[in-house]
Amino acid sequence: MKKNLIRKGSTAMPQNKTDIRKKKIIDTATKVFSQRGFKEATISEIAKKAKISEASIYEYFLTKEGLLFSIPVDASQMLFDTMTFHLKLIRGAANKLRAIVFLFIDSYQKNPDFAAVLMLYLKHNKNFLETEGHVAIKAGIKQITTVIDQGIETGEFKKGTNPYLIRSMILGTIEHLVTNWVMTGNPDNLEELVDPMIDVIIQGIENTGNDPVHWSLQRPVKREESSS
Amino acid sequence: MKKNLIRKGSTAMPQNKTDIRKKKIIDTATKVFSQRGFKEATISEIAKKAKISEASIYEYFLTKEGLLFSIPVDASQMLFDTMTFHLKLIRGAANKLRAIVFLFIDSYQKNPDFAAVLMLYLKHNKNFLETEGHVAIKAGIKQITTVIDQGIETGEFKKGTNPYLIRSMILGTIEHLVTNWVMTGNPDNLEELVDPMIDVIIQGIENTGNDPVHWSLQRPVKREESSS
Amino acid sequence: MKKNLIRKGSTAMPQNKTDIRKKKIIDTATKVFSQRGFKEATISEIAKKAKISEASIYEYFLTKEGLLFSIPVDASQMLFDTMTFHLKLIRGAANKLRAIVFLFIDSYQKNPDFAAVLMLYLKHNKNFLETEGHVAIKAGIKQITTVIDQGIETGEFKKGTNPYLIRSMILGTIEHLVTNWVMTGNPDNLEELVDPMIDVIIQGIENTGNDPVHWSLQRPVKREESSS
Amino acid sequence: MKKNLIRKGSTAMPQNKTDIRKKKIIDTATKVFSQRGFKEATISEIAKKAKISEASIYEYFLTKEGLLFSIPVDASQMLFDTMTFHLKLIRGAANKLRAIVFLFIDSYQKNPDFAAVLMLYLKHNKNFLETEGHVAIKAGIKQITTVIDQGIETGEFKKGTNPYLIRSMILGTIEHLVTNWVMTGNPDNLEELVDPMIDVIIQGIENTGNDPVHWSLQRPVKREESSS
DNA sequence: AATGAATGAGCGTTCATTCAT
DNA sequence: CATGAATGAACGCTCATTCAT
Repeated sequence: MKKNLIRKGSTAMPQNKTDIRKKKIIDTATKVFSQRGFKEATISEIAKKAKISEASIYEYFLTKEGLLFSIPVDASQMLFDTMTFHLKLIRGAANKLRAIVFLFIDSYQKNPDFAAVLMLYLKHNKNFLETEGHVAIKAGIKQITTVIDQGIETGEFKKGTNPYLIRSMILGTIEHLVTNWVMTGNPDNLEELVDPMIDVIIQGIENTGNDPVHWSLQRPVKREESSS
Repeated sequence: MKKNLIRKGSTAMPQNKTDIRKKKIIDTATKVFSQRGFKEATISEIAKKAKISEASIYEYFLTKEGLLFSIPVDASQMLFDTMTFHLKLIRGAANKLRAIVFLFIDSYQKNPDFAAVLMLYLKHNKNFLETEGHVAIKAGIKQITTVIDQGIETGEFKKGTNPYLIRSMILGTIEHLVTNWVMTGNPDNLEELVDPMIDVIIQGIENTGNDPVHWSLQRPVKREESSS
Repeated sequence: MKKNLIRKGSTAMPQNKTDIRKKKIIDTATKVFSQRGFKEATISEIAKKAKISEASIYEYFLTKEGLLFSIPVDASQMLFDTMTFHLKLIRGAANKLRAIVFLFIDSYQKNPDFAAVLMLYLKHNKNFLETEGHVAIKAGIKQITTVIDQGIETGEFKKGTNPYLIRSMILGTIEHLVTNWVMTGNPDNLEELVDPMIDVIIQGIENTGNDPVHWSLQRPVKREESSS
Repeated sequence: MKKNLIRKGSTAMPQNKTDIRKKKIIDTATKVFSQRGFKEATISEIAKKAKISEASIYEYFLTKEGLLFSIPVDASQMLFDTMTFHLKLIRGAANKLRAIVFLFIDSYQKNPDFAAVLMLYLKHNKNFLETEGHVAIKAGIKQITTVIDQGIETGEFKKGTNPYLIRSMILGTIEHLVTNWVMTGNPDNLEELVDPMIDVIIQGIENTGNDPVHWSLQRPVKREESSS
């Protein structure tokens, strides 16, 4: 359905002149999109700042949106690789989740412009769903689900845990925090929130052996006590 | 600082012809923005569908973006009022949180176009931060913090609970779920997820009287240091 | 198949401001296209010379090509009407053909820019075939065929006369002469050629009662005398 | 004045690698120009289809228009040679004219792409007038005038015959028929029309010895004056 | 001789917005 | 109050052409 919007090879480890130019375009575009917004940014401005002609940008990317969509491709791939590597060294689903969240947050915090582009212009763009960049991102996200599934299987997490919900809570929280962070000019240290956040999640899903939900509306008897 | 991008009075309960026309514009715009995207949508299209001249739209709203920003004003006010009303009837911070989340989700689920506009075009727009609509939304969000603070005060929630983090987790999860929901064409029933989600959060912050971090195998003691 | 490329009504007898503006655009475009060529001409230039904004041109015409295609609409209609009127007054197919050719040539000679646009940019444009302007032109051309058919029917022209061929000869000659005329800067008086041209055609198709073709290769006997 | 837009030698009988490549470019360009139109066709497309780099095309032709103008050079030369050869074998101006028309039509019918390029993109291009290709074409056309002149001189054609008009009629008819033929996708057999067409012309100009204008009712005597 | 890579120069088209009525 | 008409201001994209190798 969707044509490939990127023209030439990867920029992960740019070796030749072509890849170096391509990377320069992507890096410049990331900055410009982040600072001025995707629609407000112009190819002309990116070209000027990258010291490359506008026409050359169209040599590498078929459209302005194609350029936008190519931004996360390599970054996400690298994050995925890093994640895969680290997860091998960690035991326990809980600790793995913590590592994943930390790596996500750390990656965004180290690349605020990339984080801004991802949170503000990619995550809410329907066209992005069909692109290579999104596939790369999905691979990273998939790791969360996998770890949760493993946690349930090993009995570390409760049997009734809904992996989709937990993944959504983790991703949603990250997205919310990072979005706030990029929209308000990056004042906070996001990494401080990783542990408390994971703590909450884990306590909510860890297998304690006894019925954890003694306060819910559905079990009115026990509820009355704990409710104020 | 807070620019006034709306020209004439409220549309909550349109009485006169002006308010009716204004409401028609907002409703049409909500639909059009939701279906076609903010930038892709044109004033001309909205005018045509609302059977009102383009020039008239500019009688009511100063700019296209002003029209966008006016969309959540009344809806958010109404949600806030409903919330306030319901919260009076509920005891216990946990139950109040559950009610808040339910009301948010319910409101979005009943107005998919509004939800789409909010999640896709307002929540990530820096200019929106300074508007009346955002104030209305913040009022609703403030309720979450208030309830969490109350929960901590009454001892229902753990003392060390970070209200900002918990609020971010709640909002982030809602935003993530609703965004997915609007981007994939509203297939799921979101309300089913309210209880499990709140359950996880509450278990993570409820005051049980004992050390909450009994699940970490790798750093049973060192935890306190590494978490910052 | 083809969308209507013209936006607003006729310019034949411009009454209101809109029609006057539209006519001004068409007249200016005719001049500019004629002098600079269709592809070389720019909307900007037409707008400047017509003292109308570029955007306004797009109010009246959907595309640059649509503007081109709208040039012959009214002119051809008027020519058709004139032709119809005159033909009523003339007896004899031969004389009618002469009148038609004269009116064509006269119309082109009086509007060299229009003639140039028609001959150089419309007659050879495949997209033009599906437009309103082409329909108007075809109506004029149809008259030729009709008159020839009548001539054959009344016995004024030979029975075996191929109307399509004769029409092609008439049109082809006109087109060739007018094209040369516009390409070389309109030096000649084309009307002088109308009579000789029609004379040749008529002599070739008039019904003389005896076999006219005594010289052709196919009848070698008689041929030898007249050849060389 | 006559700019040389071609860089290297003839392609009539390509011997060396250079000429073979050049011919391949011209043949491909003819096809592409014919199918997509001159302006719509791109050098890139021609290069791709000819399996030759764009830069190489510019080794052989100075500009895109120069490439277009070089298309008829060899073809017209060959047609001229063929024509010259055949005319030597034919007696009689009428038969020579027939042969010329037949050779023109036959040549176009056998090379529809070339015919299309000639009729649609060369014949109406003012810049083409100054080129080598046009000179070659003019040589062929000159033959028509020469034959007509000879016919008048030998008394085969009427004394008052206007050679320019007759040539225009012949060329115009051919152009009109071929243009229609290429624009409508080459459905007809054009050769069938050669004889009838020449018959009409010849009858219109052949010397019969008596007053030719016995058919005109309106101006039975005045004819001689009004004809140029 | 041949080409991959780079670009200068341009243009059609879109729309939010204004204004006269 | 309502609107039809007009436009200013941009911008993405294309491609013929050049140049270094």
